Amino acid sequence: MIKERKILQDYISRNSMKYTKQREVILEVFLATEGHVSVEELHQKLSEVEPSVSLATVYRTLNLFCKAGLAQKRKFGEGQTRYEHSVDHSHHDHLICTSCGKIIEFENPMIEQLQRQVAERNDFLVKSHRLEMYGLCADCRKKSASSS
Amino acid sequence: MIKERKILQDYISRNSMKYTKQREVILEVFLATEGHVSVEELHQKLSEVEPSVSLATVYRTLNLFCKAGLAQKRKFGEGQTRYEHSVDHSHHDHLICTSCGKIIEFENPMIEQLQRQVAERNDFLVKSHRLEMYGLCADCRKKSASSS
DNA sequence: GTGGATGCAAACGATTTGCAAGCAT
DNA sequence: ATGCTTGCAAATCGTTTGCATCCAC
Repeated sequence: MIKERKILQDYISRNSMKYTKQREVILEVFLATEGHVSVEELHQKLSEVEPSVSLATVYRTLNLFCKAGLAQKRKFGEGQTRYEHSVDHSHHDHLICTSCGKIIEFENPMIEQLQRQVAERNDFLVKSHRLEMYGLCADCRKKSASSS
Repeated sequence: MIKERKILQDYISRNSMKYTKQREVILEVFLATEGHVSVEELHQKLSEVEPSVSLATVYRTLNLFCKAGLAQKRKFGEGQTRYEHSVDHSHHDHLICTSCGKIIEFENPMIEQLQRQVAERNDFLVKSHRLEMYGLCADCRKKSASSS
């Protein structure tokens, strides 16, 4: 918990920015949130703690977190951008349930290996990649099976 | 070339829609376009042939093409949606050059196989998936190497 | 002639930005 | 005090939609 605050404070002073109340509270709420939050959702949760924080500030602050290495932007299928923690969070890909919205993370070194191979064959230098599978999670499969 | 028109006409009559001049010309330009077009780009090209076609109609028509099975929507990293041909075009994934915007397609059955395995392990039913690698293509690698 | 299609402009949702006021340093 | 930050509202971008008109059937 303290580690992330340190990272943020470091980044902030390194860039002659200011450590404000808003940044503090947004960081807290962000860290307390599991998984992949949208700006809207975070602003929602935030409003229970500190209702005066504006949406614009949440946008600005999440972008700051990305630059500081605390968060990572992810754009899934449709709609809004989501942010996930990036401290102590190694690379992974996602299974996304199109019914309930659940996001399952996974890692697969074999796939990564094959990706590198494909890139090499195309004389392509990979900087980042994304692998997402969309479909139904176990729970939703059960539900749709029982309703039929 | 004729095949796609047939598919469109079929879809249109099956759904008691109308085969208009606009749909005809948009289809032609779309088919004559390689790779992954954005609506804006298509509208641009279109304006050289038939300047009166509105952006809104291009949007509406590309969505129609998707429903008819002629095109497929793809949302890459940022910005706008792109559309690719889907007739005689089997499943594939993409390498996207972040410098010049080039998009290279590839297929890799081994990766698909491993993906299926991951899904299974998570008791997840995959409906669709996407794999994209972002980086520098061969040409842009050369350029950046020579400029340094 | 009738209902679907079009062009236009307005509406949209997500995100960004300009600006005057506010607060951390 | 200085200047980075904030909240607000307006602006932006890509896309969709309402509506009067138009055209394929």
